[in-house]
Amino acid sequence: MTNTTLKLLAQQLQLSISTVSRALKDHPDISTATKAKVHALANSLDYEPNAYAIQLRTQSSKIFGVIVPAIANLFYDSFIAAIEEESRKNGYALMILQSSNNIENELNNLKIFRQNRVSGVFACLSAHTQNLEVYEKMSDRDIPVVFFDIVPKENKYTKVRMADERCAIIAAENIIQRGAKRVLALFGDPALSISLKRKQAFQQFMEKYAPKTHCTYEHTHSSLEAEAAFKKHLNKIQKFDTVFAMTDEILIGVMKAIQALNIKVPKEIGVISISNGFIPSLYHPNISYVETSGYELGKLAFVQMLANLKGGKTLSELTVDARFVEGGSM
Amino acid sequence: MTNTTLKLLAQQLQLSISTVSRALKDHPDISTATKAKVHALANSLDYEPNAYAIQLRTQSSKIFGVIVPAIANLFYDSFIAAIEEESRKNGYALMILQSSNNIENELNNLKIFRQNRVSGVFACLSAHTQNLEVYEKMSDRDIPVVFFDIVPKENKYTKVRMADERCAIIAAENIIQRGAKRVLALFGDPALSISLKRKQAFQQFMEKYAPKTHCTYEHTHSSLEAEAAFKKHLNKIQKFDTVFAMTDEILIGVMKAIQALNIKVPKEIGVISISNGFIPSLYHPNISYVETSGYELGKLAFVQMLANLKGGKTLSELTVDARFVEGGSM
DNA sequence: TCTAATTTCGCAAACGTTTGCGGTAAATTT
DNA sequence: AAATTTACCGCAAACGTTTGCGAAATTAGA
Repeated sequence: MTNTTLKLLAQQLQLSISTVSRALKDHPDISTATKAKVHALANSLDYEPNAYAIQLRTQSSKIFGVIVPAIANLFYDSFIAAIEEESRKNGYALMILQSSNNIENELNNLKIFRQNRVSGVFACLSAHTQNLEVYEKMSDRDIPVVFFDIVPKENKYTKVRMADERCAIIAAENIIQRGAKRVLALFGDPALSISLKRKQAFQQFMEKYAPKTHCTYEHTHSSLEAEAAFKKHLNKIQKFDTVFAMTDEILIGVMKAIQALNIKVPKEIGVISISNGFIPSLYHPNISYVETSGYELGKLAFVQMLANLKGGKTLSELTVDARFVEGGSM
Repeated sequence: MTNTTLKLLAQQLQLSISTVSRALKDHPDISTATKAKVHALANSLDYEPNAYAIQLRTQSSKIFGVIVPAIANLFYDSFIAAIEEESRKNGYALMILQSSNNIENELNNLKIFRQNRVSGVFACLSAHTQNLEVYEKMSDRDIPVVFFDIVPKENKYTKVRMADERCAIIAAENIIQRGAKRVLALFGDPALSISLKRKQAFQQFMEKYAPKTHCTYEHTHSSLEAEAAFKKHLNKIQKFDTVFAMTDEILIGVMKAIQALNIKVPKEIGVISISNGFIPSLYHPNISYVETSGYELGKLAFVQMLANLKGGKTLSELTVDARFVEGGSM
């Protein structure tokens, strides 16, 4: 079956294409009677406007591009879910591509976005992206880019991210409040700015407000490393009374170790992490965590995108605030 | 900056649009010299063909639509990751929409797909979709549909899914092999055919090959329900020596209960589940599970899509086989 | 040297919309 | 009854490609 077009409708109704087009979108020039007829036929013939013809004519695509390191990731998932919701409400669709933290993929994805003349792109930089030229190229084409989570340093970009330092500080606050004496603080890949930021903030805060508390810091790259690190440090003479996990990945490793060694939480050790909440809810007792909501971030990113689309440039860095969620692990 | 078009290139080179177009795609009609010139200018001006004009002209969009109940789901994630990989290799992009198990959303999403004239759609039915008319509408428009995971019963559709019965049977085999005497088997929403299929297969197999083993069956709709069900049954006089969780969600509930009651796995109770492997790896010891790989399913679905696109109709139901993955919980 | 084949390119239509502008007939005002 | 307004509607161009066909220019064949 061939697709119904305006032309077809026009022929069957003995009207011009323009009249049909206007009737379909309630243009005041068209009489109510004609509109009714047109709508009726359009419905019965299942008319669907051709998005490509529209875009060609109007030069706007109603599609957003999204680049994430990986789709299969709890944080990005919820981010995507959020902008998907908002997009649908606003008549946009999403084109989602993953970079797999690979710069070449990132470039390719952006190319696809350009060729599809997306209305805007949400981009999370892949881990080691240095060259932002490609993104400049998007801006040159008047395609707004909203960076999220992993964002460039320069101020000239629009970016939204979690309040990384705040997260770490909130965690530190709660650790101090617990009266911790010895804490093991596990952070992620030191090559990522987010790891460094969090560690710095955490460390400074602890040294300032709880100088007597003994902190051990370690960077790990995976759950396995985190698990190993935990076990290693626990075997020493001095035991820790609190452990802080900077990411879900790390928390997973820590919890495996804790289960393996049959350590009681929170009696023998307190656990706190930074997370969007899913992983912490998997354990008993639930792990207390500082919430970083990909969902919230997505909502915020979308607002920024819309602002960018309407009122020209809104260059700024917005952060979504963090909050402490009480589990039973502290 | 305005986008570079064929027309622009043609003007600058004093050539016709058609020549430029052909030169860009290595048409034999064009001389090598001209091709070189065209390519050079195209590069320096960052020419990107307008995908919309191409689609309008060629009537094919190089975009696949994907409908999943939720993006933020481990299984669908890996499915999406798989078809995204394949799509990119084959020059396609993905448009991903979530139905949130809501029929209205599902309809809306399909509409967007039609309007964007996608080349094909990968669809996972929302939980209670009965009316497949909409999907017929896609076929009427020669848009192939590959159903995955939750698929319609009728044979006339192309579908790929996990070998649901096999999964349950493999689980049953291992439970029998363990010498289980009393098992608690927890299944999902009985409104879903997948729950019934798995339960039926499981039950039949157990009754046939281990008639003396006492099995208790229960359906739950969430982690919380699963947790409650586990606790309820455990409080009775007779204790279970093995528990079977049909999904990750159920497993999560079960494990929370197990941690809360400080039950030793596998000494006091054996645990086995059906999963893609992530959740089972979160615990110590790792939970043994029957693997259902969304990734594998995605690969398979893509093959089906390609076949559908090329050789007309390939109506069939393919299943990806399951395998047992040994953790330490049995 | 003249015709025939070949190489290289341009013309123009088409894909399905949107929209400025102009036109006709009816309704309203003088 | 003539002049003006109003209500409806159609013409045609444009968006950026692709592609069948024909034409000019070049080369080969005799």
